[in-house]
Amino acid sequence: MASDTRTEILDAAERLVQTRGFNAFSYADIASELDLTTASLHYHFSGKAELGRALIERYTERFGEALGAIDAAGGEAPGKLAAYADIYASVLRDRRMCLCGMLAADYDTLSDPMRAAVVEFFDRNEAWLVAVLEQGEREGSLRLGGSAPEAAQALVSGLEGALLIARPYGDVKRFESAARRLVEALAAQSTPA
Amino acid sequence: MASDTRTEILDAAERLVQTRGFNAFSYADIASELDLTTASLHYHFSGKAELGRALIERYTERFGEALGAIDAAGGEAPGKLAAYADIYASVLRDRRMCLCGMLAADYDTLSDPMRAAVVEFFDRNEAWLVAVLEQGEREGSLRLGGSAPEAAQALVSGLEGALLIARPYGDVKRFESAARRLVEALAAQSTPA
DNA sequence: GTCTATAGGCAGATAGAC
DNA sequence: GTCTATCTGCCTATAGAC
Repeated sequence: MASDTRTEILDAAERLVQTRGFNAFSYADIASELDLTTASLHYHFSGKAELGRALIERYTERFGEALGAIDAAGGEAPGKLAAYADIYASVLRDRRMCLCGMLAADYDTLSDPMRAAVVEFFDRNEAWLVAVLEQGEREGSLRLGGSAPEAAQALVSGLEGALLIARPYGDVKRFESAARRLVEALAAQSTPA
Repeated sequence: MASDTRTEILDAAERLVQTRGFNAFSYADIASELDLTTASLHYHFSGKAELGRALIERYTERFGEALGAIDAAGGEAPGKLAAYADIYASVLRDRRMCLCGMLAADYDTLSDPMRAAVVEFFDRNEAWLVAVLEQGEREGSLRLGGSAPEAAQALVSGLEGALLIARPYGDVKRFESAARRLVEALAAQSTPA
């Protein structure tokens, strides 16, 4: 069972990475926030790279649970895509960037385990989207311009970029507008009833 | 007249920011690369924030020149959009992220002058794109799903995101595929002759 | 599990000689 | 313009007491 402190460290580190980037926060930032010492942090995580790896692992797991919840709710593909985009919007409402989008920017400076975990996050996102897009084609609710994997890649790219650019403008509506546009353009809804 | 050393400093710093991010390079990195001391760098730029501001200023200027060259070459809107996307592709071929896309990730940690310069970069990009998209509608070469400003925002977001995600995969084709897809979806070409 | 204390290095920056 | 020398502060990390 993970200690409560471990979870609190992950929570604080996660927020710091999502707002400032991996190279712009320190153990001291987390320690002061939790009223601990940096030495105590090393008891829970051997180093910053290991903390970062654990961060991605937890984030990917939670993201997967959110995707599973969308699947469990059922419904047609267009609704699932809207729910997917809203996961991103909820991150921005918290004034954050996607953890792995931020780490994609920091990619050149990351340890090998962190790099592999970042790529795996995107792979899983795209795999889930491919399934939804193929569902949409089967049920006739979506028209794709090309292959489902290509559309999935463009969707993830577009949504991550919309998050990235919306943050300097501090404007959630800007994201929502771009996201709606991207989803509708890349996976056009067949005119519903 | 700017000294040659000043230009060399900007070149080295630019590459470092585009590959590692603003908080993951140091004056020492630049100094060792140019066989200078960090003290000498302070003669040319008062501090890291001022160096960063100068970096964005030059980058925005150069980007503007590239956009002017596209306009000067003339042609219809679809060709201009393809040329625009190829500017991004050329950045990635150099294994870099867009300077301002990277700084958008670092945004929370930037000085006010740097923040303002980053936003201005995106504003100028979008203004140029709006003009191209409106040209396309006028000449009948493009069909937009909605307003030109919204499409322009989605295009910039999409291309920046495609750069961001392509870098971890080290795959230029991945960017090119997503970029083509984004451009075609957000600004559909009216079936040409 | 958390602490004190500290190591060893690197950060950005400055004074003043040349 | 570039240097040497140096400052102050922060960084990650470790040893060892409690």
